[in-house]
Amino acid sequence: MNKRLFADVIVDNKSTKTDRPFSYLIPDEHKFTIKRGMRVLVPFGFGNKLVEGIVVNVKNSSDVDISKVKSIEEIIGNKPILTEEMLKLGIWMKNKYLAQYIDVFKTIMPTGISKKLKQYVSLNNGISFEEIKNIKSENQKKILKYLYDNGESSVDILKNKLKIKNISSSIKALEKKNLITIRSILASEVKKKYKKFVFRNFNTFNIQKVLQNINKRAFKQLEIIKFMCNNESVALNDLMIKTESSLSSVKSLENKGYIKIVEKEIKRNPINKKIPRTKKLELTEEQKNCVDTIYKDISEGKNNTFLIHGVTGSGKTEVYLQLIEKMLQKEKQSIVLVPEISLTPQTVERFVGRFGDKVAVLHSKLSLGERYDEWRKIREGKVKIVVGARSAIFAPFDNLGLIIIDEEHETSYKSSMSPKYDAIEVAQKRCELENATLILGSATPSIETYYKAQQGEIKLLTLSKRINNRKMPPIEIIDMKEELDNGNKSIFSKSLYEAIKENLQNKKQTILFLNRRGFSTFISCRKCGYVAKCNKCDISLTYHLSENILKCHYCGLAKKPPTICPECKSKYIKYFGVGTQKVEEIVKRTFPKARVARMDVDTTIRKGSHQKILDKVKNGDVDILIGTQMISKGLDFPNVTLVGIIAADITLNLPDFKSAERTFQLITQVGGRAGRGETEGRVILQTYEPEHYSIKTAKEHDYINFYNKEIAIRKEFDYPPFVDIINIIMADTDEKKLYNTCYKTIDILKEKIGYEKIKNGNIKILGPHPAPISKIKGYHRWQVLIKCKGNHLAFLKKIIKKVFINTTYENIKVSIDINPNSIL
DNA sequence: AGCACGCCGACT
DNA sequence: GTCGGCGTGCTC
Repeated sequence: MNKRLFADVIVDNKSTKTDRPFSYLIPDEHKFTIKRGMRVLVPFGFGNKLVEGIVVNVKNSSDVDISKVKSIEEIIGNKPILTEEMLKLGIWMKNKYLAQYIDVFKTIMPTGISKKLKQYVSLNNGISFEEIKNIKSENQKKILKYLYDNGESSVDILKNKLKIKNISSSIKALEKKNLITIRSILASEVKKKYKKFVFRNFNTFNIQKVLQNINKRAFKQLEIIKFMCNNESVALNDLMIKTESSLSSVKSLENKGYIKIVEKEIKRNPINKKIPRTKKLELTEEQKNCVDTIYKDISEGKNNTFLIHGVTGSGKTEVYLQLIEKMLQKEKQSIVLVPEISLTPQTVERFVGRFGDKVAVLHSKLSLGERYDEWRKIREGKVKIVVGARSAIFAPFDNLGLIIIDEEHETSYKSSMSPKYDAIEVAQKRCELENATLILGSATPSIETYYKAQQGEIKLLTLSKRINNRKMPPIEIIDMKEELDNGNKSIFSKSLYEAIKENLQNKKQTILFLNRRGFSTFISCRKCGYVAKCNKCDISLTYHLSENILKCHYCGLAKKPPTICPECKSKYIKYFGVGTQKVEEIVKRTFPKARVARMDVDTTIRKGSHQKILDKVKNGDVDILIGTQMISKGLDFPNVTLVGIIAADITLNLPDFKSAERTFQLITQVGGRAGRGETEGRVILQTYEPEHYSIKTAKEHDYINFYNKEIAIRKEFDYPPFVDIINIIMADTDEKKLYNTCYKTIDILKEKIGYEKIKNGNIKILGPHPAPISKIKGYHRWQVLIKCKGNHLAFLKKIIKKVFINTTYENIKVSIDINPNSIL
């Protein structure tokens, strides 16, 4: 029986209004080949413009009237781009993060694989210049003239060159009048890379015969034949370099039939240097226990999630490596996530050194082509291990056994673009779908993760000893208020200044750390350390220079900055805002003979610049390295004996509930850079708040004590992990309209949630108020924060979806972030 | 988001 | 009449 089949297709159209499956008829010839997860080309909209789509369902009835249903035009590729598991994962992400289908799928698919429709237009035959002149419409005349002069052109070029608004309508009109022809081409952004290879095409036994047929004076050709006697095949480039010959010599030999030139696809390889292979290391008692416990769990098919809490230098990586090796023996694949900033050659080398070409690397500095090739290596099963940043969690393995997330507490695992996913949550879901095991590792686990471990949701493993029993570097805390009392107004305390000087004399290296993140600064009293805080939110107030007010980024409270300190009545109220650049300047002035390097986002934009700076430090060409978080991870320089933390308060006073946690993590990690060689290290930490628990516990290297203090505060003030936070930002160019719509929407939201739930504190709505960044690119931004207790989240999301997505009032832009990293 | 349709004013 | 501008509403 000839039954009709239909496909539900998610169309590549970035609009909340088309964010749903559309039914298409499957043509008979594709009935048996079509599968869920396949890419298709479908006609969409009035103009039946061909757009790309993803098949999410195949069924034998259509939801809508059959007369409306169009047919699928073409299937792209012969196997699904998204496996069944990845499709499920995508749909789960859509609901979890309230994102659009197409955004989710585009995140999962490799960048650059999607094809773009390019339109070219050309003048029809026999159109004369006279005819063009008689066209009344100015825009149409411009287009025709351009085509007359330049021949066929792409619509994009026309748009740029002629600057015509709504150019497509003019083009459509011209086509109707039969003056031009439109040609559409579907092109992929990334092309496969090909390389020419030369193959021997003669029998080496008949070499004499071959040589007879070559002119005695054709030295280069003889040279090539000699070379090809010893090599069956060689890259054309290499052949030309090695024999110092030109392409014409090679070509003439090809014409004679002695060699063949063949174009073969080669996969780009982002690892361009030879990395020596390394061997397994002997495990310590603790490490062995770790590997055994996890492996036993895997063998029993339990697939638990583990947290390895290991102090810096306790050898977590070796644990990962040996577990990966065990997975290889089981023919299972592994994904290793590391934070983008620590995805340095040093990290990559550890994995490539152990497993060689079984490893693929994915990070943001790869070119589109490199990324595409790495993706295909994974998909085709050519590699078994992926080391990469956040998005590597979507590596298309088909027999996944293990996911490792190192430095689990890092904020870069949460995406800042829609879908605003958390790689840890996605990893957990992926492990659940594909029966794999998840390992989180950190010296300073995030409060949320450690809480889960305490609750027994995650299994906790501890590595408390450093390899070789090396001591943790002692941390000296300098109270900068005292420095001020003693008349020292510089950014260096006396101790730090002396220590740097001493280090310079001893030819040892120094790292100076300053976290300059954030544009707005905070207000503090230099005499008593008072920091302006919001009394409702326990969050530092941010100083806004343009309006000269202090604002709370959580509840919107705003007040004038004090001119005298409310605590000690001193006049030393200051705003703080020293960045790494300023530090560099001061260091150069204070220590004119020192060789100084700075490493932050500004100095490492270019590919490889990161490595260049680190090489300089490694070679001893730098005495003092100044940097942001970028230098807090993975760096291992034995000659660095001093770490100076210029102002621990910068992170501490960020208007964010995670600021204490971040401070503890940063001090611990930056401090860990000191004393990695023979000489014992030293850490000097400058602060205006030496009594703060995150600083005191960091000094003692006491994570547990810090956790206990922090979790109590989170509980008292209703912060994660005790609530979920949803951050909604609405944006529009018209501020008045935005303001009105915001209030209107929030009223509807409150009504739908029900005043009952709001009253008893299960759902708290803060705002609306202007967002911390109140205007971006001409768009005014307003923000609503919702705090929601555990089991109400699903209910709340449903309502948010109804209110903010399905009914977008007045076409206002809405962005939703569930459990954001920070609300800045 | 794009795109067509439709209504309106300006200009031949 | 015809062209272009902009508001409205729909997309299998």
